[in-house]
Amino acid sequence: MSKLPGVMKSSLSSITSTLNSAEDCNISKLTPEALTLLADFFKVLSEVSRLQIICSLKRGAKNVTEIMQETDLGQANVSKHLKILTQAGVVAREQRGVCVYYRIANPFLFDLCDLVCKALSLQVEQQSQQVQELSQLGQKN
Amino acid sequence: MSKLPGVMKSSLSSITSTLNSAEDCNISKLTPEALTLLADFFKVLSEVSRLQIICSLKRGAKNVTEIMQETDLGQANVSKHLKILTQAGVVAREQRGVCVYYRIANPFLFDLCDLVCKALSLQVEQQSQQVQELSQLGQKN
DNA sequence: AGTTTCTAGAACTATTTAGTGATATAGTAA
DNA sequence: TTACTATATCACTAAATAGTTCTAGAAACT
Repeated sequence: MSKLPGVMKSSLSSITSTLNSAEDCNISKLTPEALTLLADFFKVLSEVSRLQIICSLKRGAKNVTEIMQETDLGQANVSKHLKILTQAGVVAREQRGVCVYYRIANPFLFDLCDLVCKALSLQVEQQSQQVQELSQLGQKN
Repeated sequence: MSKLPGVMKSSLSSITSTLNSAEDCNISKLTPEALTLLADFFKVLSEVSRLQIICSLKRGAKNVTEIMQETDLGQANVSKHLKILTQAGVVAREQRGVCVYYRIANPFLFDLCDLVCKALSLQVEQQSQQVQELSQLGQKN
């Protein structure tokens, strides 16, 4: 998992130069450590519980208790996932009195998920068409 | 992991309707099973070895042996990862004689990775700026 | 036929991690 | 102070999985 201390430790400049900010961000030119950063980011989004939390935060900041109620996850579990999301820079933490409110740190996340959703739905549609064609073939023979 | 049989089994129509193809692909409206599809997709991309394989395929189709040589992964390991990537629809399989060639099934993948890379590099840059500011504060006191 | 090469799969180990219950800590109110 | 609420963390279990070794099968060549 992408722990911030680890990121800081391993010489930020070398990473920024290979994960090169704006243009020329070609994945085939990435160093192994940049690939690890990329994999860690995807890993953060690869759990249903964390996606549920992200969804529940889409409509605004929430504290842990509210997230628990909306997602039906246990308290310790929610706290653990929120820690992972925070360390990854996906959500931001803000303490207000006893409560701790979390919010999406970067709206880019939603664009990303929407993009992937569209690609996946296209893929599923194509598969279902192929299944239909196969079943029609089966009826002919 | 997104096994194709599982996808087919669980009533494609209900998934396509919630993972709704084109517009209105709002993540906060996704059903649990659609969230699972999304999480499974990210999980496929969350391993460095698989990203390495994807990178090595960017410059064209390759067989298993070539991928092994380019990635320094073991043969059984490469085959296993390729199976996962194939089942997820990320790569396509084509047999030519004894060799089996794999290629990226959907170039959308590269756009996706580039997008995430840019976001990550921005994030890392911001972190490094904050670190600099903190260290300057430390020198003043 | 036998031999070699290429790929896939089975069985296994070691590591990671999601979830849970108990506990710790901090703010708030009586 | 005491009690209560909200969050974080620790310790643990169970499940998933990356990597490895060995084996099986299929194509090509002698």
